[in-house]
Amino acid sequence: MISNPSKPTRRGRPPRSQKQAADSRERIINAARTLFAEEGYHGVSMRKIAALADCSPAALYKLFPGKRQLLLHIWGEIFAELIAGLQHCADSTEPADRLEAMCLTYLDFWLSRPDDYRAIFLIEDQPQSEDESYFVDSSGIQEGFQVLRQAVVDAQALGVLGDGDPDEKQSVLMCGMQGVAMNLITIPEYPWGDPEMIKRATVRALIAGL
Amino acid sequence: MISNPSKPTRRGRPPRSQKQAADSRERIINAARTLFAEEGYHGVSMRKIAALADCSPAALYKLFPGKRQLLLHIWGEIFAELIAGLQHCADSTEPADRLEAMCLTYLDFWLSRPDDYRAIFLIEDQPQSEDESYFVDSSGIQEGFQVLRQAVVDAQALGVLGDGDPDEKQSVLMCGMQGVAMNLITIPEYPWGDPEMIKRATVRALIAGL
DNA sequence: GACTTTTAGTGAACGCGTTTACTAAATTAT
DNA sequence: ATAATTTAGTAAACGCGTTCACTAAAAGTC
Repeated sequence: MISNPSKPTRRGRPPRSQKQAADSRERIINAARTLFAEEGYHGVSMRKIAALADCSPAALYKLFPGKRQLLLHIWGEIFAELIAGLQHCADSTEPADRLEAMCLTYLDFWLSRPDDYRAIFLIEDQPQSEDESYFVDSSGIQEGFQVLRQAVVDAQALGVLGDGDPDEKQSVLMCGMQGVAMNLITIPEYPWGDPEMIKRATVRALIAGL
Repeated sequence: MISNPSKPTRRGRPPRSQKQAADSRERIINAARTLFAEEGYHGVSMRKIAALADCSPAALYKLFPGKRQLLLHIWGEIFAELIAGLQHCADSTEPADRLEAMCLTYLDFWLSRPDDYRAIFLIEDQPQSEDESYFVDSSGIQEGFQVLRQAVVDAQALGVLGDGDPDEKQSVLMCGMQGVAMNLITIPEYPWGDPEMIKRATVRALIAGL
């Protein structure tokens, strides 16, 4: 028995249209954005978002699987800023210095926004329901980092970087930078030394050693 | 008016002796350790610890300023294991390979214990009262990492590492390794590539570039 | 003994993220 | 109309970390 797909007669109350659902999602995300901007990460709570969006806390869970998945949309905007900064850097530097400049730009971005860094990286993105995807899968981050990959390829062509898989070199670079940002931001009490020094020394060592 | 220091007559109920307080602390830490071992980080709650230590949740806050400061004692033991592993590595490798071997040992340690890594690094250590010190200040971690610093100095003497401030080079190494551990453990869904590759490539690049 | 001061420890509460049981609404089938 | 079915949305609850107001206990002072 094959039902007619043009009018799948279903019993029961119909679900809200995709547009309606998207509107609700956006209203909630806007509420969250306001709170996030006004009171920082710890000022955002599901109850406050619900109050600002004029619904019950439980209603949020009809549209988002949890607080983190809700806030991911805000963090997506932050990543977009980062990518834009990298793109600008790629467009305004000499090829020979480009990769190093982009790495320093990347680090300066997070070091100048430690609260955003903490909010994004210090809480894990674990999709609890199997139909929800990871942030990195759904946010276009990987596509955005193409600009960094291109800088790696260009650096290889110029002999700044050794030969080998550019993806591998990009991963190593991103790990190294993640470590600098992480240590300087979340363990500032450890005697790492001058942040400017550790930043430059790490980037230079990675580029020289790759 | 100078009071007699040998018998400073103080009104009011005397505080518990240091030994008594230490005993209570240990009883509580043992309860926490049991829960941590049996149910993992998320299985530990102040209420459960209190129930197992046979006191009220609020009583815990008389001896520890918070959950994190309570659990730091358990994490101190984990760090001791790490330091012991590094020491063993330093004692059993050829000087020329020692630094690289120790870095890989460091990384393997955390990569084989992702839950411990998350518990320790993904929650920030912010002393909320000014008389409480940071974990890194009070746990002997910095002293423990002397073994890594010595390996850096030895590597410099052997020409494996360039000249320059060994503390600076140690910081860069630790940042790089932190980034690898962080990315592989907390963002496993990103296409970093083979963990073994990224581990070795990062350590080699850092040592070659320093 | 009565009073004051200091500490130990508790019970109740706050706000949190999240889940559950439920009611109301909107549709088709009879 | 009535019943059945499906969805939207909520009120109440759970366990969490933490705080606060309070009581009980133990000491010195009068």
